[in-house]
Amino acid sequence: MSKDRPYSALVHRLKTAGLRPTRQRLALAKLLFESPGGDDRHITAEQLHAEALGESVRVSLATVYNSLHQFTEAGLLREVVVEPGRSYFDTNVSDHHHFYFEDSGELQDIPGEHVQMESLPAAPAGTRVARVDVIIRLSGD
Amino acid sequence: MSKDRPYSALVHRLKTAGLRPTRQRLALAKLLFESPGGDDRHITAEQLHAEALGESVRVSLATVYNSLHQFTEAGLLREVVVEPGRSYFDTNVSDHHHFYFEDSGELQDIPGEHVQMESLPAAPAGTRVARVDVIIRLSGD
DNA sequence: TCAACGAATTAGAATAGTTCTAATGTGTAG
DNA sequence: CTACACATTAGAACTATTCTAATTCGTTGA
Repeated sequence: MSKDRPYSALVHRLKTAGLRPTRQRLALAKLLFESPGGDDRHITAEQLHAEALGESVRVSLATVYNSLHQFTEAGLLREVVVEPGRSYFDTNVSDHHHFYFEDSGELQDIPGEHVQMESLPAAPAGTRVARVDVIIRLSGD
Repeated sequence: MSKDRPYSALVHRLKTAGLRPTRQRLALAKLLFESPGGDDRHITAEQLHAEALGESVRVSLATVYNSLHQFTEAGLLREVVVEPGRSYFDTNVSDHHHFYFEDSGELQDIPGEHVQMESLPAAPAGTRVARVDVIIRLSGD
């Protein structure tokens, strides 16, 4: 407890997650969580990388991947796979599901109350449910 | 209507789907639908290719991909994406969902009655629901 | 039966997304 | 301030998939 003055919420968030708040991780976290709509973003690694470069944040693609995975492991993000070779990271980690627009490739949260499982089958012996993914795939009318 | 004698169910199935029953497509369809457990197989393109080669069926990987996609479009198969770079083709096209064993990478059908949506949200204007995917991800106890 | 045409197959190159490697740089505990 | 573990990097490598252009095959009609 010494120089904790410019101790932003992001720094705290990273430290709490056991991640050193490096320049790159802070910049990426800022883009992810402090953009408008930051509690409901769906972004790919490439998109985030492009966004960072656009903001003149020097960061390699490898670091973007590393950080996204670390954030995901730490529970700060959630990964949603919609197609082979297209996986999104969602800043909303609460219990909710997704609309996937097959035509545009966009992903959208469904407010949590709207979809509920009527009865989850029991997990087979020796396993536990890590997550339940529900994706409602939409195509043009 | 001339020489329709050795007109196997598979040939019929392909023709009905608008696909010419070529040697390769027939061989792949046979592996997919007439193996033990053929109404509940989960297989990747690479696996099917290997299986075909193992049975001395000469077929290229490109054709395996083509056929799998054509079968899927025709409603004979269903594609299930579980991880970036891992997508399965399911011979069970009825309405049902999946267990995914994260440790082994295996996919397993959940009997249809066991999971039901309590209330599906309405599809946004101008779209229709193409499919609802539910994947229950399991990890070691 | 066979010619001819469109459709299917092929090997291999190309692409996309992601991970790896080994060298360099950085945050932090003491 | 130093030292060391951890993080970052460019670029190569890897995996899954798609594309390309040449070849082969299935079907239709005479």
